[in-house]
Amino acid sequence: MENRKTQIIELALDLIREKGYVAFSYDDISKQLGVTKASIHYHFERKEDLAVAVTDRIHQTLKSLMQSVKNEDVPTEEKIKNLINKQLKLSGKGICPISSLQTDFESIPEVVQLRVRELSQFELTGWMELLGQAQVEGIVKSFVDIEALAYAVLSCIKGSLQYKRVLEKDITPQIMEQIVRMVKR
Amino acid sequence: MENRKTQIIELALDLIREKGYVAFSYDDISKQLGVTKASIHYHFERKEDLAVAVTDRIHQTLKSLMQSVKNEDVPTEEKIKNLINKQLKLSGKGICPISSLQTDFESIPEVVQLRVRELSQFELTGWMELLGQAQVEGIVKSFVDIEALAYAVLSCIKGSLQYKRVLEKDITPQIMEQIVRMVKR
DNA sequence: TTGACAACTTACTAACTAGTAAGTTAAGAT
DNA sequence: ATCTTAACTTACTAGTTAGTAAGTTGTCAA
Repeated sequence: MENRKTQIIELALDLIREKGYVAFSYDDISKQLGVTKASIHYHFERKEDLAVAVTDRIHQTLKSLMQSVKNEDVPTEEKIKNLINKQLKLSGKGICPISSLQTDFESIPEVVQLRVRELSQFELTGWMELLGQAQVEGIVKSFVDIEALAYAVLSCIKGSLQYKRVLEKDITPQIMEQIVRMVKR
Repeated sequence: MENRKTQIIELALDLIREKGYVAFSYDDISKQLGVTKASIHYHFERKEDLAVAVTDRIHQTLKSLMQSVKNEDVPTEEKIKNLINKQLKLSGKGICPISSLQTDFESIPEVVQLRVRELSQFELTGWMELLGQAQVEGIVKSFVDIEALAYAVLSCIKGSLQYKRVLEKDITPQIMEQIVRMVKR
């Protein structure tokens, strides 16, 4: 049952989305799986090992998500909208797990810090490529700083999830519109 | 020494900016002040009492900040830029404390959740007023959804602080430019 | 000088955390 | 039939946390 390992990773990812790295515990996971805490330690000796597995999992998901969007046979503007929607849907009830790990940055082990930094850079670069394409096609004006635009777009996506949870009000469609407005012209 | 109380609040605020609510402890505070943990409990019986005091402190700071910006005798566009800059400078080396508490939302006591919700709404409303003024003056186009714009602006401000810390790269000036581009037209 | 009070300290407790060591079970291969 | 191995369990340790109870010190007013 190589399943258990991925099951644990998936659960840890959910918990990071919900409460962050510091707040979640091996006890949370073991109770939800109906096994003992020690059996989680059997699969992931240390909490940081689990955290690294989670960041790898996020990286992989993000990579295939971006690839699938870029290979779609639709206009670039549609690709952008699709990527936003898919990233928003990924987090479900919680917030973006990368954001969560960024917030806990000073409390996570060094190995995990490194992964989170790489992950953030990877996500950013992916968006810069897509927005760069949009600029070539004239959707984004030529004077616009693509890197800064990518930062802004990502901030809006992550921010909308944050506000959705706290204010119990789904403003993702309106935020989406603002992002589109930001990108076009 | 009614000072001690505010000293503790200020320190807790710093720690929340750095590590969040869950990760900071009474021990952190007592060690930095050179007193015992029990003496922090003397001033704030429970951690949630301290957290409530911190949210009140943030509320007050934000209120006076917004009032001072709104009373400035400069064009509305300048007021917007000034408010962004002041909010960015407030957080220093850490992230926005409201963002931090939003991320820890599911782990904070109910009383604190309520305050964080109110605080988020207060900040948002303040920005909506300023952006509404800009719309009346024609800086912001009439078809733009002011509420959504406020969400986007705030997300960018908070996001830039997050990325600044993780990527060790200050992109606040460029983000600032994106926000201005978003607001104008 | 006494007494009241704020601001502590010392010395705990109860609960929870990550992590470990040693033993158990079930299934599949030789 | 026995061996191996993955996937556990039981039963701990050691450290940290929030929180408490009771006693101490310094200041200031009557």
